[in-house]
Amino acid sequence: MVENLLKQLNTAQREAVEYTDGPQLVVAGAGSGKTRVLTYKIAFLISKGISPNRILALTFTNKASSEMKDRIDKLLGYDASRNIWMGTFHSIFGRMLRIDAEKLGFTKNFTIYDSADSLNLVKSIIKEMNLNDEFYKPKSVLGRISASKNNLMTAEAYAQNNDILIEDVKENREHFHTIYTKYSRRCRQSNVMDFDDMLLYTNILFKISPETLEKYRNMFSYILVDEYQDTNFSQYLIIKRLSEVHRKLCVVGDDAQSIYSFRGAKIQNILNFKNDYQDYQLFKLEQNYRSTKTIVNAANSLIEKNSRQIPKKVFSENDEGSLIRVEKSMTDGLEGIAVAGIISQLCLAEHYTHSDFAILYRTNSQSRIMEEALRKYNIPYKVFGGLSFYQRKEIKDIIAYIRLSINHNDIEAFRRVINYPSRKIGNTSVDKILNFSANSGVPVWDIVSSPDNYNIDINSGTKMKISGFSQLIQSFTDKADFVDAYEYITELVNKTGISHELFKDKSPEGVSRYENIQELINGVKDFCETRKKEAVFTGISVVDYLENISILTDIENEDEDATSDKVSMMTIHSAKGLEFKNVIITGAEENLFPNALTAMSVNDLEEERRLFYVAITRAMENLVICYCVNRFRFGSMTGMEPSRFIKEINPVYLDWPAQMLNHTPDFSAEKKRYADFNFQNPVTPHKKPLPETKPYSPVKQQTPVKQQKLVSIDKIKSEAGQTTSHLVSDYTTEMRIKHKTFGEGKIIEITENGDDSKAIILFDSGETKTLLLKYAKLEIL
DNA sequence: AGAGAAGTTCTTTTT
DNA sequence: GAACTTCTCT
Repeated sequence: MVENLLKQLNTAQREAVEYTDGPQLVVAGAGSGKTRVLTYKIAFLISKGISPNRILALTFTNKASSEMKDRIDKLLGYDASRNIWMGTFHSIFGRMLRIDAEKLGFTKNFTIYDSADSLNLVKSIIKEMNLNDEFYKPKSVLGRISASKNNLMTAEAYAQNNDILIEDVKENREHFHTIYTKYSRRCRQSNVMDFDDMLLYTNILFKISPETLEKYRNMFSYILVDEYQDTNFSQYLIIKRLSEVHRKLCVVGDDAQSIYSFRGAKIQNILNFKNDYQDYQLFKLEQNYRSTKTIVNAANSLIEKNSRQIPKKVFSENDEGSLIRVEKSMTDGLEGIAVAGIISQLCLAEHYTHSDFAILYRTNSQSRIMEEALRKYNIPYKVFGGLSFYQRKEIKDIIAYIRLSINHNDIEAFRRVINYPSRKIGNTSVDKILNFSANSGVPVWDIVSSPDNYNIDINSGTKMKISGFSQLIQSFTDKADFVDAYEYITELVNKTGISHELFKDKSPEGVSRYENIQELINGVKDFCETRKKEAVFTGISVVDYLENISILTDIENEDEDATSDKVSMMTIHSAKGLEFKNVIITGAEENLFPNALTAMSVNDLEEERRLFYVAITRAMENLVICYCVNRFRFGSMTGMEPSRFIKEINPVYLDWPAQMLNHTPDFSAEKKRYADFNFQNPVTPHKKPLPETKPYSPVKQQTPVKQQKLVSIDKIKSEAGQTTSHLVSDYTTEMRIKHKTFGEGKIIEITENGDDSKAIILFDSGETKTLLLKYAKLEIL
């Protein structure tokens, strides 16, 4: 068994797997079999008799850990992975924190704030402190709180550190420590942790409860860490403490692929490994098995431009492969079409399937225009990450209901759902409650459940509605332990009125929201069924469910992915660790990639370069780098320059007809075929230029005419059969109308949505307005 | 007081 | 073009 495992590895990999005597650092170049070493090593340990539940394996993403588990089970021939402590830092230590929550002053049912919740909390603190948001931008304040936590600087420690306080005064943020303190206190009062807290409190737990630390450090006889270059100080210290007894620690990473310093990741952790573990063994994996020689060499020629690196020479013994194609497009719309063309072409000429392709980009917002192009070409695709499933409004709403029913003090959840669906409890009332709570110390839930007991200036009708809401939530709370998650969520969706609210919205977005809810419910059903089947009964209540998903970022739909043949689309950050036969990097332009915000500092720029390196090294066979001359940003076309990173790649590896500077790829045939396709491109023949006559309207801005679903005129006409005056259905496109304030104009478009139908009207003043027909009181001329 | 329309501002990456 | 704020109508 053991020999069989080892036979499948090359010498360097095999040595790294076999060494089990002490701390080891595996520096693994891109594509050199890093994951392979980790999975084989775990399988190797288990087959040598180490019990799976004594192995701790930390990964960077949930996806990575579930993939690794699958591979381990396949290697060993049984489901050994179930008992390994394997997962992300957040999921593993979240589990530990729940067990010992009381030691930290939390209760076991604490809930977790995602980034949006954290940001809202910061915003409301800044607002109630009446601070100038010039100096206190919520995002950067939150970033500073996060950085402090990741460096184990608690709010108390921060407020006591004179050097820092003096610096804060100089930097015009003297109130930061107060915000931080309030933030921490609010989280604690709300029985809530944010992402950074999960790591911070793990460290605190180990410090204040030595017996807990003892328990775990004795328990884990082997610890493995993937993507070590992306760990922050907080994570680093957790690992250090846990590995101190057995000293069997294997960390794997690649300094050239460190791309998370914005999250506090310290490349020094990998560079300084030798200082912390002086008896460590270094293993280098330098042979890239993934990519062609061209791709590996091109990537090397780029990363050479960075200064700090662990010396290593990544090489490939694969074929030379074809040159890296650099594709220039005149606009981002045409870039999408070019990408679609390249994919179709390669599929046809070289018999690739769609799942052999990945489209990578720097920012999530770039996905939209790509999606439009692929849809037009009927190329199936799947967008990873982005506005992930759990970040969608309708899903967050339901999760917020669950959170609030489990943890009545979860304020951000409370704010989210108190008036959704509308209960006629507006912001004014909510603010009064929250302020009263903040000033009096009375928990928000006490006020909400019996508002009459407190002297708050809210009228009695509203107070009734508020206590009605509290009873609704309480009824779910009472149920949580007695029904399974599926029954719970079904009832929740119905009783809260969410189901009804979304069902009556028949717009495409509304329908998709309704479908998302259904998908969530199906997910809960799966969750219950899977858990029921598991040998060790693991709990199927909604509490178990919430625990399971609160740190997930996306729903895993494996059956679908396995059978369907789709192009993958994702940011480069989420592509880390993955590989594709063909990779298309889009938007390789200055100020986008490298990002405008990073062009200032050398460190940030080096990180962008590593990011580009990661992007290149995802490709196995073909790599295409795309850039645009013009891109639609801030609502207008902006001129762009090719990324410096393209120029930094040794040109012998590039197929870049840069001399044909004005060459536009010939997609005229496609353009004709898709003439109705709006890709926001000024060269598109059909798009009408906005009226030239009044380009600058000093009072009101022109709203660009949006491409919305047109309602067929026939349909409107047939519905207008019974002619009562001023019915919504009386209006048709092209109709001349008069509005009491805007004057005369012409209806350009009608979006039909029952009573909420809207019309886009071009007024004779040149202004375009979107008006709700039922209120617009238009006079038909 | 609440709801929704209109106007304004800012735009990175993720557990 | 989203997310926030201000304005306006009911």
